[in-house]
Amino acid sequence: MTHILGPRAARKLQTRQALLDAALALTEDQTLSSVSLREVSRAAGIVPAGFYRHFPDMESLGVALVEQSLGGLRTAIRAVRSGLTESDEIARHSVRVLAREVRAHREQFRFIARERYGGMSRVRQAIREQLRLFSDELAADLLGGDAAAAPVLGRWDAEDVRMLTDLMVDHIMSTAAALLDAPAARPAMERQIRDSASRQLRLIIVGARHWTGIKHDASPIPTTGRKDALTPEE
Amino acid sequence: MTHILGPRAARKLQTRQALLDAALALTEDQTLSSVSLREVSRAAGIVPAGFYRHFPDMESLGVALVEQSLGGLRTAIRAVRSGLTESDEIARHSVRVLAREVRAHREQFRFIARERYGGMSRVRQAIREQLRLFSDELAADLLGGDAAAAPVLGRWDAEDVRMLTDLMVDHIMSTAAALLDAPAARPAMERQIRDSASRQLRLIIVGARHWTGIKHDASPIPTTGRKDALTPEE
DNA sequence: TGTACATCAGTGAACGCGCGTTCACTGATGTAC
DNA sequence: TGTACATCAGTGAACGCGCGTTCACTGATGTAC
Repeated sequence: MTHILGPRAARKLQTRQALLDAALALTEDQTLSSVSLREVSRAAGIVPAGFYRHFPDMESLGVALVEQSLGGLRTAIRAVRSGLTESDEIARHSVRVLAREVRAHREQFRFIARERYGGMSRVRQAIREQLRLFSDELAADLLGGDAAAAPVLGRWDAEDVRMLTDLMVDHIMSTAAALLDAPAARPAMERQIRDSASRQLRLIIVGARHWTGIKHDASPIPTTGRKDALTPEE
Repeated sequence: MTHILGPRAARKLQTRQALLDAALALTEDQTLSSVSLREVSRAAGIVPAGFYRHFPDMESLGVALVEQSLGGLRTAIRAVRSGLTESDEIARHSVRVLAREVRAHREQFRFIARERYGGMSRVRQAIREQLRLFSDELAADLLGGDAAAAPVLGRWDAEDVRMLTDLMVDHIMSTAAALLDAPAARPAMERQIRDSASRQLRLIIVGARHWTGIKHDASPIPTTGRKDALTPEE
């Protein structure tokens, strides 16, 4: 079934990849939508008209780039995720792994952070879909046989599990964005971001440990009458 | 001290505001950096050269727009924040208020969500500063005399308080962005986003109620040796 | 294997267009006396 | 109050430039026989 590519097809793929790489590099400090088709073609070493042999427009290239980038980050995020079950210092460890992965895939994380809310609509949609897949994978992992979390989460609503994994994925992306914004020249700032992110993740885990689900009554739950926010229950 | 403006200065301010309004409207479905100086000027009813009487370039207009937009959202977010102490159904109520505010200030929320990670660097920086101010205000509120949360948070690290309020501000912005992406034609989707956001905020609050701080030892904390993530402690 | 034709990735030139910026200007408003 | 001059928000024309897209093309690779 594996059809070996002829020289022509192989070179075409190479050029396509050059276009994707060029686009990723050019979005270092601007949105994809403000990178021109001509810039990308130039950087990839072809003439502007040649671009159309690969993509009908820049937005389509963007969608392809999302899929390739987030595909590549699958491993990165899986690494972070595995941290969730490996250690007692879960949060700190996970954030450490995330920081390492962000350093190793800087351009991809930057691209996704940039385009997630700021990009063209099909690009945003592609990112949303991919992140939903991550959230699903994370849920499957936490519920799966291996994970020590399974006994707890196993008793949860499907919707509660999803909201937890969504929150974690969001937290991963926010933390990545914050790490990317820290100037390389200021390691102290990076340490502080990591410290804060660790605490936040730890708080989320504490919240999950003590989660009790939500009543779905239409009417308000009868209360003790105390109007307090964070007051402990004891 | 309040100097009444002459007709000239008043009209200048009016034009400046027209430029800001035009920019906000034009970023409905594109980044500010892909809106042209000529488009904004046209929409504001002046000739392109006139733009320079107000701003040296589009990036500076962006910074001004951040300040004005997030200034306006101060009230919106304060409303959300006050929800945190008013009700026993804290989370649900806060998210309801947020959804209302997002509907009332759609353009501003959209602009901030777009530019927060995707915008020009000075614009991103301006947003970061403003959100830090929000986080400070929220911390002051939670610690302040009125808030029922004060007795709990009063015993926290300054850094723990900051990480909590940062997490809440992040959650507000993520939720706002999600609400903005839900098509107006699909109220069911909006309800689902609100439901999920409520659960997440509730989880954060549960986490805060059970928060115990973090040891700052350089060496790893001795553990029971159990390799579990979300397993309850009992 | 050799030949004749088809395919198609990349070329190079051309197009009309909107862009940011400059400049000298106009005329209403502001200021000094 | 009236006059003479200064200020300056907005004008209108002009500039050179990079843009996206089109088109007929070339020549290496692929395919059928």
